Amino acid sequence: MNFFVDSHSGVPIFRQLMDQVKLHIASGALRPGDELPSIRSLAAPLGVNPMTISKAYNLLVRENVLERRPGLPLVVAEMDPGTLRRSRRAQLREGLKPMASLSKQLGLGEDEAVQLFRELLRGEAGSVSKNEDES
Amino acid sequence: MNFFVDSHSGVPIFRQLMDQVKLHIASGALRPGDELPSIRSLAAPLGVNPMTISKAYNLLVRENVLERRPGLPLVVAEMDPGTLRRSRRAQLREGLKPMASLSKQLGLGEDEAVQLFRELLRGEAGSVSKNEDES
DNA sequence: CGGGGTGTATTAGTTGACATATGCACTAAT
DNA sequence: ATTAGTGCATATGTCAACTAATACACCCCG
Repeated sequence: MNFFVDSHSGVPIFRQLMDQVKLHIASGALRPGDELPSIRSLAAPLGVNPMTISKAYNLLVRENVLERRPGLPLVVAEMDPGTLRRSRRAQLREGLKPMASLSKQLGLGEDEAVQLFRELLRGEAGSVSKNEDES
Repeated sequence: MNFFVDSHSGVPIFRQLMDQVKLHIASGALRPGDELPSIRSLAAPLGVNPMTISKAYNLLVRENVLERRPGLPLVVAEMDPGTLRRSRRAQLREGLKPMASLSKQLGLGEDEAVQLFRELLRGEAGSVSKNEDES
């Protein structure tokens, strides 16, 4: 149940936190009904403002990942596995959509694009190292 | 050889222009050696500042898409098809990389993710309508 | 050489995202 | 009722990205 934050990573703190909460849920470290660390107890050791934690939590509530109960700690929302899975797929789809149009625009064949994606999914170590352009 | 710009799309103007130039090259409307519309002749009808056009052109020069000749119009750079193709692939790769890590984080299987991507590449965009969350 | 064409370096202004500071409403236990 | 624990609404500060305005260096043509 550890949380980390890197202020110099370029990724907004609130987003780092959102991702980590989601990961802890995905990994089973946080299960539906579990209470989350309180905003202040999390903010103090991380050295960030409580409102930043609150923002992250709040966005997760909007995504139906967390549930709010006034005056009480936030808890992981109940989700049946089907809904959860569908939600995950939808999220990935949204991110993949612009890549699909880009691929078409670039004139790359479907198989080539898919093959590229599959490589990346396999732990994209270092098969390609000839990138000289594309800042 | 038409260019247009939408100031309210959220996408920076200079990026919209970069994409359109790349598309015109990909589609064959612009071929290596062709001169591009002058910055001012493009800026006037679009109603944007010439410097914005210049910024877009300049970034394309850094990507080796255009070539600069002081005092003269910019031209489409010469590129052998192999280099062009590699560049396109690299560009797609960069966009696909975060999607691959996302997919892993979400616990989706490789085949499932690939299948999803393939569907998107096939055009069919709107068959799923059960997206309740994910802002 | 002078005029009108190219692109560009430098500078400044505007906007929005991000993080913060303060104070409040709520709940539970004493 | 008091106290200490939740999370949250509002306003403020900060900083980087984007766009724009100005002035300049260069090239061609007459």
